[in-house]
Amino acid sequence: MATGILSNLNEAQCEAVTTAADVVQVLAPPGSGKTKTLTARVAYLLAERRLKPWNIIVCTFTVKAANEMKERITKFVGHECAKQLKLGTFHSVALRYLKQYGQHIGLGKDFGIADSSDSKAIVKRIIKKNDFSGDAGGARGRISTQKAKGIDSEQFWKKAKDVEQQEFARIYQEYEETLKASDLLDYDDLLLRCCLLLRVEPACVSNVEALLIDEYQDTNNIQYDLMGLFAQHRNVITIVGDPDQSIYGFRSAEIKNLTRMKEQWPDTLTINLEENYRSSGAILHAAQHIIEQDESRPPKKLQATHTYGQRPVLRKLPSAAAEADWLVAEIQRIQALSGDLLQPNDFAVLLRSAALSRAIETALGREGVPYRMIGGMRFYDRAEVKLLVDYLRVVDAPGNNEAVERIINVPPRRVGEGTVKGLHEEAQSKGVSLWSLVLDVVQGRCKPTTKVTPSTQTGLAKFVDVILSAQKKLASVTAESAPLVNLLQHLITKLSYQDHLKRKFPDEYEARWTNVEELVAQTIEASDPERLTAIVNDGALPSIEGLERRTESVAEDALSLFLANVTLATAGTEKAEQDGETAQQLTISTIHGAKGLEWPVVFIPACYDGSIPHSRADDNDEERRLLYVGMTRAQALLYLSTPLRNSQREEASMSTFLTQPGVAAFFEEHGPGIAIADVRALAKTLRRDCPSDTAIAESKKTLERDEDNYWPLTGEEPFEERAKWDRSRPGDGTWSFSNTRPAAVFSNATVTMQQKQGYSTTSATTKPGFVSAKEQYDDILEQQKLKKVDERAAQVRTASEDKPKTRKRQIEGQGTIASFFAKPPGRVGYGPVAFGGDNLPDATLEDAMPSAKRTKQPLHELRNVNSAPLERALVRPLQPAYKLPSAPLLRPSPSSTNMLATGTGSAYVFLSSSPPQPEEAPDPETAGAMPRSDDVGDEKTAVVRARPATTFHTTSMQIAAPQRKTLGMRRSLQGWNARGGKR
DNA sequence: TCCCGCGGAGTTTTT
DNA sequence: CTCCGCGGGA
Repeated sequence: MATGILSNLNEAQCEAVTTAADVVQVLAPPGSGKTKTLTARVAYLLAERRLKPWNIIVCTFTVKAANEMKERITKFVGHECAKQLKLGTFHSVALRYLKQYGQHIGLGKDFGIADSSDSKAIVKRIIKKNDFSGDAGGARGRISTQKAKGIDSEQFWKKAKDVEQQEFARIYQEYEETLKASDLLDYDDLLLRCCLLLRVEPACVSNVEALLIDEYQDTNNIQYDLMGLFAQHRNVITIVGDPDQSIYGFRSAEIKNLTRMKEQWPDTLTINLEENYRSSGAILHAAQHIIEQDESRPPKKLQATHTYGQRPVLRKLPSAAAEADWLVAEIQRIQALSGDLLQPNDFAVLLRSAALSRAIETALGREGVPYRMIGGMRFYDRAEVKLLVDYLRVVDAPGNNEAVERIINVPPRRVGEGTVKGLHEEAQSKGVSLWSLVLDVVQGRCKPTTKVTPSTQTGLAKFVDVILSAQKKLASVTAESAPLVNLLQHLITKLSYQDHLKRKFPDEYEARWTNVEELVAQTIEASDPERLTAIVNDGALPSIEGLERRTESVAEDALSLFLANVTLATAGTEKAEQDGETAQQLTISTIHGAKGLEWPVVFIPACYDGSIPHSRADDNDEERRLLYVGMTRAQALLYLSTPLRNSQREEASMSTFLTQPGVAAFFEEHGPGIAIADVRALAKTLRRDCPSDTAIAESKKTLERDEDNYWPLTGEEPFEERAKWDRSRPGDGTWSFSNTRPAAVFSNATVTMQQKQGYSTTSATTKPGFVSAKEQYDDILEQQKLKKVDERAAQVRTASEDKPKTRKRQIEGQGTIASFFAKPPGRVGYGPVAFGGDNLPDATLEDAMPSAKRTKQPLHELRNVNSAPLERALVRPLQPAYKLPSAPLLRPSPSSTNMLATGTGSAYVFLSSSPPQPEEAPDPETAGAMPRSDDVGDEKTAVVRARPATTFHTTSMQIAAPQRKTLGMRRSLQGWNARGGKR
């Protein structure tokens, strides 16, 4: 067994896995097999040291990491064994202890967990009530920081120096009181109370034989304490981490915990992993260079094991929309040039903040590239789902004032804000929960001081009835009768929830309903008696002699268990991945969300000051590490880019991290050419079969443009020069060009739609009037590029003195595509190359840009005299509707079946801001018959284009077609279906 | 009088 | 999308 565990491990990894030392720190840079080592160590402890799985605690920071860890351990030791490990996020492990032993610190059994919206709502109310200034989010964060430091509200109050601090102390204090009144624990409390518990009652963890922690650099002080407490009996601890990847400072992570650990356990063994198995040398060097800008950082070795590969790309583009267009075009180009060796699954777009995804989602949607968004809003946070969950929470624990407040008037019951506020305050002063006050009012036991109009009174009565009947339902039900589903169904009926959604979201109703069905499906799953028992039993901590513990009764606690999981889980996303036939999807994620993951091709757009480093970040070193983490997610190709204007159209300048001296030498200015040899190398790196030469040639044919040469390298608009030229010579028939650079004038979406249209429509109407202009434009383009090349040559010369000649020759050697691809392998190459001397750009664009290519400039973008009818035809119907994924339901509702059958999906799409609609809705026939990019790519590349994107991401969910939706939507849907887009 | 619906301004990262 | 303020309606 041990040999199985140790095979595929290098020496350092083996040492880390098998060491007899009790306390082990494994310092593992990106891609060095950190998780692999940790999972192998768990397997080793089980197999060789004969530890029992239920005596091992494994803590991670994110749910995703926990799931992955579990999966990987399962592969080693099997499901039976793996599921008995106490493995989860710090918070979920802490929760488990509190549920079972909470009574030792006077904690009731039925506490709920306050999620961020609860917390924020509480803080907000306190601020408002006391007429304080400042924003709720900020105060909430501050509370969290204090808690993470272990400073409670009393302590803070004593320390408070000025008025401002006293004000905050007051908020903190009231916040704690409110939580207590609602019997809620917030995220920090879970950890704090668990610490308290383990101090008061160390016996709880007397069984623990080993503790393992992933991503240790993200521990905060409380988690550090928790670590010591979990391991207090045997002190067997293995941690893995990397200070360079510490990106949770905002959550009070303390890198110092690494040294602190060594001080507390002086015989800690430190093992450094130094070999990177993920990224190409070029990517690694670039990332390393960036991270080394931090001079306070101790130097560290990082050894590439792959070949040098393609240099990463650092690209400038005029606007966020252009950046998105370029990005999508690059994806398509790379995919085609690789002969579809690279599929959507292989691409990831990593963002500093989730909000940046809009332009990219728009562009992906337009091109029909399927994607999923990780991070962003979670399934359980979607309004329609959250509301039902809140109902469940109230049924489970009516003391939860926050949840009561959110649902009391939804669906509308004529119980307005004022009434609720009044009642809430009244309840508070009486020392009872909002719910019990309302109950008393409705049942006539109490006359509220708050004014309650008759209609409001009826509304309250309705609300009370819903909750009471649901509670009755729950009580009357046994585990066998699927308590959760029944309860949920009951609520849905009682609330006429379907009607409510129809009324509230007339246009996206179907998708909203699908989400509700998904929730139902999840409760069905969670209601399965067998599964339920399994969850309760596996989750249970082993019983410890002489220690009282609370046990869960399956039927009774199904609900509260389910709710706890909902609050702590990012759930929803992993699921579809498992049960789907692994549909190809590109990934969009925040960099934080991408930690620990890897992809062959990674894009990091929006690398401008204000984004990375973020304008509100107070630790630039952390922001730099964030960029480092993002960059090191890439295996073979890495693209960084920045728009020169951000999404608000303000000027943006490239991230300081990327403008430091010397950085440029590590990057290309444009996307790489991919020769067949490169595809082979790529296939080897990714351990895949290489497509045949003919297949590559075939898929290449589908490209309009096989070079990254549409957008000028300067970051200017492709038409800018021409517009200037035009202005200087007005009235020569090209006057209309002043209209042609619409980015600043028209909305991005419209522009790019037109551009895309022009991009792929070579056949349509090339009006004679354009020709001369086009030719002149071509000239300008040519000159501009040459100029750029010269500049770069100069740059290169200063950067490294040798070989300026070579590059000159390249410019002169105006070649064909063939000559471009025939470059010696060392240049495009995968051979290991010393990076210092090879910072010459590869062949210039001109080399591979036969003028024929440029006949495909987006002529149709130009608005000219004749454009009216043309323009209408060019307006592409908006994005098809994208059905949200839903788990197979036991009983699919008529509506969802219907939806699937017609392939209509719903309008509940991925956009967060609707692209402006053309004045006239597109004529369906024109739309359908319109020449489109798919025409060229209906075979190989159709794989990408054909499938509608799905997304779990809701922050941004909205209607694609704005206000006058239905018609426009239907039409575009038909258009989409007619194209065979939906399968 | 209070509530609903409408239109305008703004958005870090996670449990 | 969410949070705010305003005007028409029960």
